[in-house]
Amino acid sequence: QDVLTRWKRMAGCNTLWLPGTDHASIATHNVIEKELRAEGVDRREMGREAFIKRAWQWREEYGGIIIEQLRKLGCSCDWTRTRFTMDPGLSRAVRAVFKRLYDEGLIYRGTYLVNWCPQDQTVLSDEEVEHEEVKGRLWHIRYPLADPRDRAGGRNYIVVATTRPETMLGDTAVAFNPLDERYAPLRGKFCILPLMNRKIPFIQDDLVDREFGTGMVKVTPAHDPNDYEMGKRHDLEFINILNPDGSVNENGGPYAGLDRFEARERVVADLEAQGLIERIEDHVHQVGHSYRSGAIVEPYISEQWFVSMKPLVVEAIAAVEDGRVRFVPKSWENTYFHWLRNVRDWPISRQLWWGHQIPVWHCGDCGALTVSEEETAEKCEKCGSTNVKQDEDILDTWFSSALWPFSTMGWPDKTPDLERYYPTSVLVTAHEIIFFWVARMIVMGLKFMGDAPFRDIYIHPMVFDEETKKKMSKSLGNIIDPLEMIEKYGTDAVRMTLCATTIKGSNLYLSEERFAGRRSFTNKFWNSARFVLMNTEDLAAEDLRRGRDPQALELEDRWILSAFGRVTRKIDAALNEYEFDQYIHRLYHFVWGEYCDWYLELVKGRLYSKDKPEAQAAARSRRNAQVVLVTVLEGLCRIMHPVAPFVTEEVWQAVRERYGDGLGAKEALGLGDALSCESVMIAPWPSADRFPEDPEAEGKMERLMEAIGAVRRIRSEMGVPPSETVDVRATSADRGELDFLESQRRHFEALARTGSLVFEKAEAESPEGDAGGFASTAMVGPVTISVGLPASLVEAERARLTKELERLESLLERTKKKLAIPSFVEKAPENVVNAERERLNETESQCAVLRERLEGLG
RNA sequence: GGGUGAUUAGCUCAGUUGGCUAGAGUACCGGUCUCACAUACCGGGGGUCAGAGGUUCGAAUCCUCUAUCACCCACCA
Repeated sequence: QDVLTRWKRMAGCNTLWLPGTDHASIATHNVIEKELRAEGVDRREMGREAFIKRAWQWREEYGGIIIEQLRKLGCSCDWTRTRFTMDPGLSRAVRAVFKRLYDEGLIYRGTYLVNWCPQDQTVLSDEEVEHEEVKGRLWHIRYPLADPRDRAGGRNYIVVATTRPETMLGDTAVAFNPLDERYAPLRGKFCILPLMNRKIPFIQDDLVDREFGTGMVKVTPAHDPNDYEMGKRHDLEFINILNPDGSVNENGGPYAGLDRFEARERVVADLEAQGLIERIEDHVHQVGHSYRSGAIVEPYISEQWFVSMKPLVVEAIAAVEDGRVRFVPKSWENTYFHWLRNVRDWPISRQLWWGHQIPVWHCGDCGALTVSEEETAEKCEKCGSTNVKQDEDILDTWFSSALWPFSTMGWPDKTPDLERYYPTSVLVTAHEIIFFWVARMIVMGLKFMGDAPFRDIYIHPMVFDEETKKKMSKSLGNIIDPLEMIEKYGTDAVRMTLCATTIKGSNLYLSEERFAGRRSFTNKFWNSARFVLMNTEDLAAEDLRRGRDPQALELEDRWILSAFGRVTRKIDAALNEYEFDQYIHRLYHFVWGEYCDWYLELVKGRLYSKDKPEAQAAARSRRNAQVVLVTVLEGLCRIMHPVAPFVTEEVWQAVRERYGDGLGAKEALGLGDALSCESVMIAPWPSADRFPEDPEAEGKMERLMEAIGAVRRIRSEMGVPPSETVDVRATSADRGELDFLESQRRHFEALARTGSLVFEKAEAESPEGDAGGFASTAMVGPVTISVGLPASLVEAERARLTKELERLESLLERTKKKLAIPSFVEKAPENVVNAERERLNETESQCAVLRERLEGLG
């Protein structure tokens, strides 16, 4: 989020990153209750008002932590706009939305089978229930037939299987499939519910799978979703056997008062004593748990408030289908579609205290409901009675979160902020809340603003957590605390690490070494800046303003300017597509691999020549290098800034201090307009157009680097110590190429540590080295590089050449084979075939040269 | 039970529409305190692209199957 915000701000956009938090109703409730338990206080004794007061205190103390963490990360939010879902303005938006939906009939109240958390004693939406695989049991229980003369499979009992035996206390039927001929004789008959000694009917329902177990299912309409459906269809009695806290109620007969799990054990024990347990199997199945308390959720009948979702999601589906809203990566839209297309009504009431109390007042006189946008309703809308009482329940936290994009901007008032910042450009979030938050924000945005709240949804990957790690067979990195990493490696390093591993659509496995790597990078950049500043002390602002002298630009100057333009373009493209890893990798490679490793090394010669600037040309060349150094350093500060705001600001301020005042706003390099800004964070994003591609310079540099690399490789492989110089002879039939390399003589001397350096036109190579020695050779394009070495190393050279020859011969073999296939030559595109032919020729001649060299060694 | 994504170097991952000898960082090995940086510099080794088939002149890339892993969804008692 911060990379995007900083990047777009520099690019001239009016950016707003609005920070804030929600009130996390259930999670907070759990924390407070835990505290209260430790103090031996019951929240019901304490009362609603005192509890809420306590929750506010907790919120004052801890609610800001996440904001502090954002600040630590250097996030450039507009802190003055920090919002909380229970702020007065946002609460007003909640009531307004509730009332409008209620008036349209899209919010209703009803009694249904819902997910119930016995620990928090509240309803939960389907999304708030997490299904986890648990190893349980499947108990097979005998239910005697009511009429002793009845028979099923020759016995006067049937067998039902269940994973929750205690629910049998609420059984009001036993079901089998109407097509199941085995049980045809039982149609219209009854059985006796053991323990309760209740006579319950057999019913027939398609829902029953004949293949599963005995094909007989116990039906507990009040405590199972399927059974609930069957209960409705067959007009069965709904017997609720549980109290809100999960203990068995008075309908549970002798088991009343027992906790549900205790009851389970007792029921099983009693059945066993009566010989009614046929068998017990191990059974692995999915069990719903509360995503906040972790408690096992019970299907439970209760009266709740619901949002009718079907009519609301139509537009939300269309918005993504027609591209008004775009998921990045696109694949997440499947998750979104699947949920919306199968969405069920949303239970929005919660039997808790911390949150938005439902804005409905019940009339004590006429029973009518009054829904109010105001904080309180004084009297009944229908009869005018002042004997009204607000609904006890509160709203699901996600109800207010769904309004965030407009409730934070002053809605329902028509504010300038709404006008300016709605809809937003991008939402950055995790996939786990696509249902909870993303989809519902789109639904509400479309409904109340007539427009989706954001154009792009960037779904970032998630760091693997402890739980997941435990489940993995092999260890995949450690759990990392970002604040600890900030302490150890610096904020910029942490930011870069996170971005570099932010690969689309996958999870993050972090290890501490990765942070260390980015710290090194930050350090590298810092040191390169020190180098530049140290070596440009005598560069006057006046010189910088005059800019670089195109006539005196050296190859490396042209190359690094072109490369800077290239990396800027690549970074623009990457950020446009939310490819944060690409952003970091491009930066890294440019800064370390090109700017530091090559450019800084290449200009040292010119910089250090300041004591002898006798020639005017040399002075000019030196000043050019300095101008380019400052130009690129300053530009780097800008393109690195979104991810590394701290080190870039520090460096940039140093540059500004030196040159800021001396430069005019229209300075030719584009530096002036930037340096007139107070901070790099508001400096303009560099325009790549100012750094046009220079293919000639890039091509030449590539060849130069290869040639220098060839000498270095020979040195290293032949064990020449870095302190010693080597004599080098470059030969080629290509006069132009030789001239080019010769023009770069000083670079060979500095970077390859060469002694005598000869460039010589030659058709054939001259194998002799210096007197008493020999030459080790390498080929770089049309040029042969020969490094003079003492005779003692001749065996090492032979081994080196033999190995190289083997490699080339195998390549030659493969190329020949390929070209020998007629269909390849016929069908492959011409350029591909030509490339192969060229390679064949080149490899062949290289092999020939190598063989000659080997023979030359004797 | 359905769906999605993955499987490439010891580790973490790149690899656009099939086409040079499959890359990076890190780890590893060898050599260096060379005046920005040892959090560094120079050089190097390391991969049957999960497996098997297929399409193609040509496959890490496209298709099928298999194996393993992860995640999401689902009312099988």
